[in-house]
Amino acid sequence: MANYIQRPKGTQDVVPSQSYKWHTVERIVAETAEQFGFREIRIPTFEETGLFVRSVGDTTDVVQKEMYTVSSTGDSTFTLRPEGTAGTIRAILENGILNEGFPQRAYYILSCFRHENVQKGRLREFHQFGCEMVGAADPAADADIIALVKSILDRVGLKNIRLDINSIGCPKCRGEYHKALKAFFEDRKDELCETCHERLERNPMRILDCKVEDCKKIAADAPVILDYLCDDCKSHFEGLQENLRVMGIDFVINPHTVRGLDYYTRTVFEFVTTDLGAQGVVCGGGRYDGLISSLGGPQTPALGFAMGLERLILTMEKQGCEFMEPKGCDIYFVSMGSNAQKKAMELTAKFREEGYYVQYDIVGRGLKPQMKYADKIGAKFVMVLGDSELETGKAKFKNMQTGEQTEVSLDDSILESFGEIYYTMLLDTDEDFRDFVDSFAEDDFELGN
RNA sequence: GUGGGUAUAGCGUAGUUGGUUAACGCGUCAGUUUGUGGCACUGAAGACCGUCGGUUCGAAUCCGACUAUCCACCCCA
Repeated sequence: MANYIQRPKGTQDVVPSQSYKWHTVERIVAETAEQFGFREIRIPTFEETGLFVRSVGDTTDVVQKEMYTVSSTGDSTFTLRPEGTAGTIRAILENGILNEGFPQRAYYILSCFRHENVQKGRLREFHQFGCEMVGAADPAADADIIALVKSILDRVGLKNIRLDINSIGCPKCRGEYHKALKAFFEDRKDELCETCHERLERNPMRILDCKVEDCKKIAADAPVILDYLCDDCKSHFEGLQENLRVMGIDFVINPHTVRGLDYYTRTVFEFVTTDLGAQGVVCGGGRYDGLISSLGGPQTPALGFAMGLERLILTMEKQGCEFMEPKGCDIYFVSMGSNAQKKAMELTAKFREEGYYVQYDIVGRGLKPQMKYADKIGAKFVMVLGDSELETGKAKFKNMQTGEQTEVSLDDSILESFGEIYYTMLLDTDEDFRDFVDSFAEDDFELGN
């Protein structure tokens, strides 16, 4: 262990025995998005640095101190994407997708890179699932996006999740609010913590999010954005709440929910769990009506969200959610001697072609160790091949759960013989399969005897 | 960037006020007489005790620095 090169700080290995957890969430997330009309988009891992500066915002921490920027030959510098929205919108513009009609929906599963201090649930390379919807201004779109997230969280089985929503207005009403907010905190500047002094200059809304007790107390009396919303923004926000109620989605209006990226307007929301300490935001998103035009496109309303996949999986593990187990081994061919091993290879190829999951000995173990190995990998059936089997042309499939052995001929009929054995085993042990078969039977569907 | 905790085989741990061959469980591999797994028993492999330096006759144990990790701040997913 001593002299190995270690993985870079803030990165993670997903080892073979654990990857099924990722497959589970990736599958659920993608299928649900597709059900809601989204299609996957794939974009580059790095973009021109300017893209993130213009979209995410040059005053944000993400851009100011967390970007992995590399210079290339020539003048341009590139940056490893710190999030997925900027690249996605860039790609939508560049490929003329806006001309294909509204609304456009895209989802992605990708890795993002931010150079920040590492904690559990906060890595330097992390993975996001995200959705972007372009060309829909109505609050129904906001509700639909939130419904999508809700549906995903339900499907993976998460509990104790709270939905916070808020509106941070449009540039017009936010300007008014900023002024009022600044004036309010300016009067109480001495009582605020140091970081809040900086926030007062850069982004006063973030003071509302401060965890220091004194600041919290002061912030409790601060003006609330919702009182400053212009009529359009107000009715948009009310429309969203109405829609959420119609869809039966519980929410909390949290005026302190503020997003840290500059491009957000109007609706912002977060799905929060209490099971991850300070990294409880499993999903965050909102509307960004100004982003497309600021990237040089036509004024187009848009919205989206991003979900932190390692946070999602961590929470699922903590809550004991179920993951889809990978399919194990159907048959293991035990072989003794090189002739038997050749037979095992031959049979393995035949059964694999048929779709079965098959393994045989490739490390030259003895009979007993091979049996142990077959047991360890959860093989459903084992067939022992040795000299006597090769001579008689007959061998036995052993059901590893019941110990039952069935003799079959080692000729072309073997696939069919095994098919029957396998089918019988499924009927005996797999309740889902049985229900599945029964459902056909009820429909007067003829079963093969 | 700031503050605090931790660092012993693949994993989880023990290691008494510094004293010789660093212990245990799980896991891995093999065996328990001749061709059948799970249980049990036996054995083996596997650790320069995170790294470097210091104190000492002697350091896993004390001190310092570094690195990694965890927690909190910050920020975000």
